[in-house]
Amino acid sequence: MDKAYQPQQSEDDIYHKWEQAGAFVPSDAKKTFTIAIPPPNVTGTLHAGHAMYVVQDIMIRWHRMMGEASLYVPGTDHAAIATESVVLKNLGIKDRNKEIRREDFMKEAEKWTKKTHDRIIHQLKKIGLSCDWSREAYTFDEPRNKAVNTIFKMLYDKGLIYRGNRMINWSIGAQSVLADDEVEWGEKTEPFYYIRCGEFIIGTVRPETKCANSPVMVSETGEYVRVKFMEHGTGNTEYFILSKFLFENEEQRKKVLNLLDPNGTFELIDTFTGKELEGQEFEYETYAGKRKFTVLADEKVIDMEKGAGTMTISSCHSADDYDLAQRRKLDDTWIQKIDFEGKMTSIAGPCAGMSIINARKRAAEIMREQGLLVGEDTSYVHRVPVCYRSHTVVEPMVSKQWFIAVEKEFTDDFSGEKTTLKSQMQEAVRGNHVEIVPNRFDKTYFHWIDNLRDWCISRQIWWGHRIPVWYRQVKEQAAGNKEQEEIYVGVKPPEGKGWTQDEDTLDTWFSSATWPFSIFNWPEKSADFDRFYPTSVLETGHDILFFWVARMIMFGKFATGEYPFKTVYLHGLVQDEKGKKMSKSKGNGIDPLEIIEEFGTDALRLSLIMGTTPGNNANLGKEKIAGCRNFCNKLWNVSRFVLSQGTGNRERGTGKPEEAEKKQTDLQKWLISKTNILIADVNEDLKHYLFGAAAEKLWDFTWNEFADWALEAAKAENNPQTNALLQETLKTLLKLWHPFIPFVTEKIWEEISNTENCPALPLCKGGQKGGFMLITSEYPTVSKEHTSCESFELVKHVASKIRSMRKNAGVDPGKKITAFVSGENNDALQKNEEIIKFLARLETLTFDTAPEEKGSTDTVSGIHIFLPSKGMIDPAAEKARIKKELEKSEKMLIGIKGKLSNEGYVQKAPPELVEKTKQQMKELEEKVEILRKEAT
RNA sequence: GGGCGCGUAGCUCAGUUGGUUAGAGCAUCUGGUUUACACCCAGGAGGUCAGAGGUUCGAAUCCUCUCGCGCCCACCA
Repeated sequence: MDKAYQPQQSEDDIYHKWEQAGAFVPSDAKKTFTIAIPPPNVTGTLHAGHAMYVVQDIMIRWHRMMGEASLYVPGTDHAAIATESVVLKNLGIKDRNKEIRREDFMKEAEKWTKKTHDRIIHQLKKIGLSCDWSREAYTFDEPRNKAVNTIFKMLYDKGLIYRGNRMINWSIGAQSVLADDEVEWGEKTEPFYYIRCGEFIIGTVRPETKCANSPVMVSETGEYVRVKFMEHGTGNTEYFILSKFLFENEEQRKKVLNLLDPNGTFELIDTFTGKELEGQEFEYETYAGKRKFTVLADEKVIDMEKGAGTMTISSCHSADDYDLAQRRKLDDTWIQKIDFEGKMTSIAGPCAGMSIINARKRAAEIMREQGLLVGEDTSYVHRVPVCYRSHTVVEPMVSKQWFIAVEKEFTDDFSGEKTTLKSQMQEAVRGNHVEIVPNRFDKTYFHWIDNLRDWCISRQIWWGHRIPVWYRQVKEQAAGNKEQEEIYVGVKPPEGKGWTQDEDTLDTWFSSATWPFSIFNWPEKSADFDRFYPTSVLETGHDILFFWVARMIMFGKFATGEYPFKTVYLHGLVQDEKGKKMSKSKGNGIDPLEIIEEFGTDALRLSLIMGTTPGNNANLGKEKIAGCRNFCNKLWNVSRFVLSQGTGNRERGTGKPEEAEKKQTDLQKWLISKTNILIADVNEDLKHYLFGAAAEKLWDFTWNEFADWALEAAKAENNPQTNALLQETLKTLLKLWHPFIPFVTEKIWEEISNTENCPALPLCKGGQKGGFMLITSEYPTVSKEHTSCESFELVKHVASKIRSMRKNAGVDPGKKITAFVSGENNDALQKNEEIIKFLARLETLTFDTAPEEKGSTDTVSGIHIFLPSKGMIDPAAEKARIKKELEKSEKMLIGIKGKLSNEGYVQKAPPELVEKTKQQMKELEEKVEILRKEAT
C-alpha cells in the first residue's frame, strides 16, 4: 500500500469495477428501497448544489448493504425554457419566430442536448453515485412523452384541465407565459402620479393605462368629502372629491396634491359615504380623449388611507383588477390596452403603437399639458415583476391558456371518493402519507397549497412536450353556418384530415411532476412499477418544494392512486465557507470537479455531510474539504498499520460467549464494546436521516478511539488475538463508512482481500451482485458479545493524566520516567501495566502509594498518581500546575456540594444521577485534600 | 404585511426527548523523527450558549418579550 492514499489513481477504476459487477442493479430481495434522482438539467454542468446528490447515494448504499433491493434511478431533465434560450443563444438567434423554423430548431436542440447529456452523466458518475444506469430516463424521451400525454388526457377527461382566458404573467422578452413562481421581483424607482378623473383623484405609476372607460371605485362605507379648492392669487376655484382622511390630514394632502397651489385653500362643501356616491356617471377628458366613468362602491378593494381613496381599474392588466372585474361581473371593463408585443393598442390614442415605457412618459406629458396632473411623487419605489429568464418586465395579461383546476371536485377512480387536487395534496402531509424531513417545512407546504391557484401549464416555447390537443374548424349547419372549433385530446394524434395541434408546449414542471412513476414507463404495465413504485425517499433542496415536490404529489396521487414517495428529505443550500450564496458573479463558487481533482471524491462527499443538519444550509470551503481529505488518508494509514500486523481470525471460544470473554484482554473488551455502541448509534442516526451526526460519530471513533488508543495500545500488547480484533474492527469501520466515502473504503477492502485471499468476506444477502466487494457486503449489526469498556477506559484516563502531568511539570518528552499509582481499581491497571508504560513513556510503574519524597501528584477517576522528581521535574512548573489544578477542583467541589445540599435535587432527580454526583464528590474531596497538602 | 429559520470558542458549525465540567473541524500556543500516518503525534489555551424575564431541583435546550441577521410567500390604485 502507498504511504498516502491517492484518490485520483483509483476512483475511476473502482467505479468501473462496481459497474462491471452489476453492483448498482437492485437484487431480487423482497424489500425494496427506491430513489428517483432529481433530474439535472440536460444542458447544465455539475455545480455545488448537485453535489448534495451524495445524500441520496448514502441512503442507497446503506440500504443496499442492509440487503434490500436498492434502486437509484438516474436521468436528466429537458429544462424547457433554460435549454431553449441556451440553444437560441448558441445559434445567434434573437427573434425565434422570424429566424428559424420550428422543426429545424428542434433538430438543433436535440443535437445540442445529446452532447451536453454525456457531460452531465459523466459528472454524476464522478461523484460516485451508484445509479442503475440501465434504467436511465429523460423527461423528454418517448416513454416520458407518453406518460405526459396520458396524464394530460386523464386530467382533461375529469374536467381538471381547461382552456380559458385568465390573468397570467406574460414575459414580453421570452414571449411566453410564466408560472407565478417563475417570476422574480426587482426594485424600481418611477414617478407616481395623481390624476384628475372628473372631481375624483386617482393615483398611478402607470398613466399609460388610464386611457379607457372605467368604473371609479370607492369604498362602500368610507367617508368622502367634496371640497372647493381656491388658488391663492388668481381666485380660480375647482371641486374635488377626496377621502375624509386625506382632507383632514394636511401633511398627507400636501404630499399628494403637490402640483396644486401650495397656498390655496380647501373649503368643505359636503360629506358622504362611498355608497351615496355610487351610480354617478360622468364624462371626462383623458390623455386619449373623452371617456365615460361610473362610480362603483366596493368594500374590499379600497384602502381609505392611500391616495384619495379612489381608483380606476384595468381589468386586462392587473391581477387585482382582474379578480375584481370577475367578481363584480364588470364585463365592459375587458379592454385590452397593451398587446402581447408590449405595445399600446389603438385605445391609447396618441400613444397607440408605442412601447409601454415610451407610452408611460408620453401619457404623463400629455396629462401635464392638459393640466390633469394634481400631484407627483418622483421618488416612488416599488417592486416590479421580472422574467427569471429574459430579465424583462413581466406584464399581467389576460390570455387564452391551459390550466389545471386545483379546486374543482372530481371523483377519484382509485378511492371512488369525491375530492379535489388541492385537498389530495393537503391530505398527503396531513394524513402522514408523505413525511417531510425536517418537518418544519410542513407549514411552508400547507401555506403554499392553501393559497394555490389554478396552475397555468401552457408555454409559448418550442422545446417541450407539445400540448396533446388538436383543433379542427367545422361548419355547423344547425347554427347557421357558423364556424365551430372541434377539439380532440388524446395520447396519439387524431385520425382524419384538417387537424392542427396546439402550438404551445407544457410547463417543464408538468413532465417533472410525472417523474416518480414515468421513470417506470407508466402507464405501461411493468414489473419495475409494481416493485419499486411508490419510491421511498425524495431527496432535494427546499427551494423546489413547490415547483416540483408538491406537483409530484399532485400527479402521483391522481395518476396512480398512491403518493409517489413516503419521505421527502430536504437538504439546505450549499454555500461558501462564509455562509454566502455561491454565484458566478461573486466568483465564490466551488466546482465539484475541480475539488475532486484536487482532494478526491470522498473528501468532497464527506465535507458536504460533516457538520450539517437536515434543511440547514451547508457551508463549504477548501479548508474543510482538505480536512476531510486528511481524514481519508488517516483511514488509509490506519488500515496500512492494521494490515501490517498480520492476518488471522479471532478465536471466539467454543460457543459460550462467557468463555471467550474470560480470555479477552481489557483492550479487546473495550474495543468490542465501543464498536457495538458505534454500530447502534450510526444505524439509529441513519434511520433518522441524521447523516451529519452519523459521520461525526464515525470520525470520532475512527480517529480518536481506534487510531489513537486501540492501535497504540495494541502495539504494547503485542497479542495476535488483539491484532485479529483490530482487523475485524477495521472491516466493520469500512462498512460503516462506505456509504459516505465509498472509494477509499472500497480500495482498502480490495487491499484486505489481496492479503486474505478473500474467502471470509461474506456476500450481501438477497442475491446482490458484486462479488466480494465492499459495496455489496453486509452492513454491520450489533454483535452478541456483551463486554464492558470500563477497565480500559481507566487505563486511558491514567495514561492521559500522566502525559499531562509530564508536560506541565516540564519533563523531557523523550525521557522514560517512573510513576506510582494507587487506588481501588489497581487490579485493572496492573493487568495493563505494559500498555500504560508504553502510552505514558514510563520506565517503571509501581502499584503502590506515593513514597515520602518530592514529586508531582494528582488523581484521576479515584486513582492517585505520583511522579517522583529525581531531577526530572521542574519544581516551579509543578507548583504552578498544582495551584491551578487545586483552584479548578475546589470550584467544582463547591458546585457539587451545592447541588447535593439542594433537597429538590436529591428528591426529584433520577437516583442514578444523584448517586453519580455523590461518587464524584467523594473523588473530588480526596483530590482536593491531596492537592492542598502538595500546595503547602 | 404574513410565515420560517438562525444568533453557541477567533472562524465554520454540531448539541435528538431539559440532567456530570457545553462539543467537533479549522486557526492558535507549547513540545515532538515513538512498529501506520507531518494530509501526523502529545499536551494546552480559548465560551456570562445574542439580551431580558418566566417555568423547573436543574435551561444552550421549554414559554414570553427585545435586538441583530438570513430566507420564503403575498406583493394593489
